[in-house]
Amino acid sequence: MDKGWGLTLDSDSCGFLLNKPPTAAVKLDHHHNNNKRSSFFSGERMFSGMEFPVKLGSREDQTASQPSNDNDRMVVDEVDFFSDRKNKLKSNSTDDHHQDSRSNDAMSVKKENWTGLVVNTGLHLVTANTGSDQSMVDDGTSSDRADDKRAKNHELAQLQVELQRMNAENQRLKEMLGQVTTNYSALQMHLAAVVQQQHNHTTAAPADQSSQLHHDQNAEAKADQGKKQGLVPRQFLNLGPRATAEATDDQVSNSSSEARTGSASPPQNISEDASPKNGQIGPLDPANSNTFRDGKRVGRDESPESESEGWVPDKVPKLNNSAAPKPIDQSTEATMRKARVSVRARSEASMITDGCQWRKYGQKMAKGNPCPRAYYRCTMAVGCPVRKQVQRCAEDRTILITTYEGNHNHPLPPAAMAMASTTTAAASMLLSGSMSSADGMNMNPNNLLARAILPCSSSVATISASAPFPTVTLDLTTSPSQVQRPNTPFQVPNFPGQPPSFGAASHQLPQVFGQALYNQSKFSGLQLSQDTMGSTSSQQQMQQTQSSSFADTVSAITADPSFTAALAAAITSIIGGGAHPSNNTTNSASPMSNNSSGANNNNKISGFPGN
DNA sequence: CGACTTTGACCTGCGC
DNA sequence: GCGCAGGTCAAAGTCG
Repeated sequence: MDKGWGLTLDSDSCGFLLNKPPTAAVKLDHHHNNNKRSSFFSGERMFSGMEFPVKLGSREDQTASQPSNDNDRMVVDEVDFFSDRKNKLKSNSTDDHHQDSRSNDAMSVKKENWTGLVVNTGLHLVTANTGSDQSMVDDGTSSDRADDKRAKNHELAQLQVELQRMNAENQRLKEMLGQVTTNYSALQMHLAAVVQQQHNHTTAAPADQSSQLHHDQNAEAKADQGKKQGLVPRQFLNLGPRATAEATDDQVSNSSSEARTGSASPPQNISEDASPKNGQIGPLDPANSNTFRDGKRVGRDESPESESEGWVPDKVPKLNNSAAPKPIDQSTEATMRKARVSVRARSEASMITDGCQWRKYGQKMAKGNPCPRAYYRCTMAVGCPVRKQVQRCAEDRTILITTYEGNHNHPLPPAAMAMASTTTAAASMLLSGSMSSADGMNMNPNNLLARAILPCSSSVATISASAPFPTVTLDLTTSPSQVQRPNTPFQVPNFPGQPPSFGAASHQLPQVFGQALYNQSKFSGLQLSQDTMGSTSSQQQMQQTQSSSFADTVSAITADPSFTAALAAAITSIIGGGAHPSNNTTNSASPMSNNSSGANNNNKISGFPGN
C-alpha cells in the first residue's frame, strides 16, 4: 500500500502535467521518474496486479480537480493515473490527457488489456526507469519521502503551469502592445491634425490665409534659405508633380496650406506625391511629368539625410530650375518612388537600436558631410527588403539620422515593433494620403490619416513627398512643443517596445510622432533643422505646460463626436492598411516598396552647403 | 567556420 | 562625353 502512495506522488505530478504542454510534461515525468522510480515502478506492479478499479476512480478526480487538491487525493488513483498518463503522455500529446480519463473508464472495464497496453507503451518511456528502481520501494519512510516529493513536484508543476500561462499571457500582451503602439501613433497624428485645424479656424480668418500664415511661420527659416536660392519655401507643395504643374509658387503655397488645414485639399499635395507610385495620379500633365522629374531630384534632396543636414539649398534651385519637362511614365514614376522614413535622434551610439538585425553592406562619404553614411540591410529574414542609412548630422554630430526604406517581410520581435510600426505608419500615411488624393477622399480609409498627417506634417512632421522618395522625417531631437502652436502639446509617452537606445537618445519613439507633428513640413531640402533653430527656448517652456494642456486638448477633442469616427477610421486604416506593411514583403501599398535598385539611382544628395 | 565589417570597384543617373 | 555623386557589390579582413 505504501507503494500506492508512492505512486500517488507521481500521479499527482502527472495530473499537473495534464494541463501542461507535452514538452514540459515530459520533462516533469522524467524528473519524477528519476526521483521516484521505486514508487512509480511499484505502481506498475500495482496496476498489473490488482488495484485498477480504485485507481480509475481517483484518476478521474484528479483530472477534474487539478494540482491543488492532489495531496489529499488517494494514492491509488494517482498510481493508476500516473501509469496511464505516463504512457500516454510519452506516446502522445497533451490532448491525450483528456483522453486519459476516458481511457481510465475503459481500463476499468478491461484491466488486463489496459495493463497490457500500459506495459507496452510504457516500456519505451517508463519501463526503463522503473525497472531499475523496483527494489527500492517500500518503506514507510519511502511513503513520507514520496509525500514530500509529491508536494515538491506538485509545486513545481504548478509553477511551471503558471509559468507557461504567464508566457502565453505575455505573448498576447506583446502582440496587443504592438497594435496599441500603432494605433497610438495614428491617434496622435490625428489628434495633432484636429488640434491644428481648430487652431487654424480660431486664429486665422480665411483658411487659405491662415494656412499660409502657418506655412510661412513654419517655413520662415526655409524661406530664407529658399529665397537665397530663389526658391519659395513652399516646396512642400512641389512634392506632387501635379502641384508644381498646376500651381505656381504662390498657388503651391496655397495648396499646401490647405492640406495643412486638413481640408479636403490637403490630400492633393500628398496624393500628388504618392499618386505617381500607384499610377493613380490623375491626369499626368506634361507639366506634372516635368515636376515629377523634378521630383526625382527633389526626392533626393528630400532624402532625410539631406534634409537633416540642411543639404537642401543646393538642390532646391535645381528643383525649381528643373523646369525642363521630362515626360515620365506612371509606371516609371511608381518604380522610382519609394517611401522613406527618416528618424533623427540624439545618440552616441553608431546606430540606433531598433530591435532589428542589420548588416552593413556599404559606407560612403556623402558630399557635404564629413561623417560617412553607412548602409544597412535587414538580416532578420533572407529576403527582407528593408534597408536603412545611418549618418550623423553634419551640423550636430550628436544627431544620428536613420533613414528606413522598405517593408519587413518577416515577423518582427516586440522590440522592433515600435519602430517598425511607427515608420510603417508614417510611410503608409504618406502614401495613403497620396492615394486618397488621386482617388478621392473617401476611397481609402487611410485618407483620413493622410489628412491628419498632412496638416500635422506641415506644422510638425517633416514630409517630403517630393519625387522618387516621399519621405517622412521624424525629428526626435527637438522638443515636442511647437513654436508655432503653443496649444499643441503632444508629448508622447514612451513606446512600450522602444529599445533603450532611443531612451538614450533622450527621445522616445512615440515622441517621434509627437515631434514629427510639431515639425514643420520640410520640403525636401529646404528646411534646415528648424527644429533646432527656432523653437528651442519657447518649446521648452511649452513642454512644461504640455501635460496639462495636452489633457485638456485631448478631452476637448475627444468630446467631439466626429472625432470618434475619425479615430476609428484612422486606427482601422493603420491596422488594416498601414500595419500590414511591416509584415508583408511586397506591400506596395505602403510607401516603402522595395525597389532598392531603383532607389540607388534616384537618391542623390546635393552638397550640403553648411559643411 | 560562419557572420559581420571594411573598403575599393562598379553601376547608374544627373549636370555641365 | 566627362565628371560627380549616390548606391550597391563583393573580395578581403576581422571577430567570436
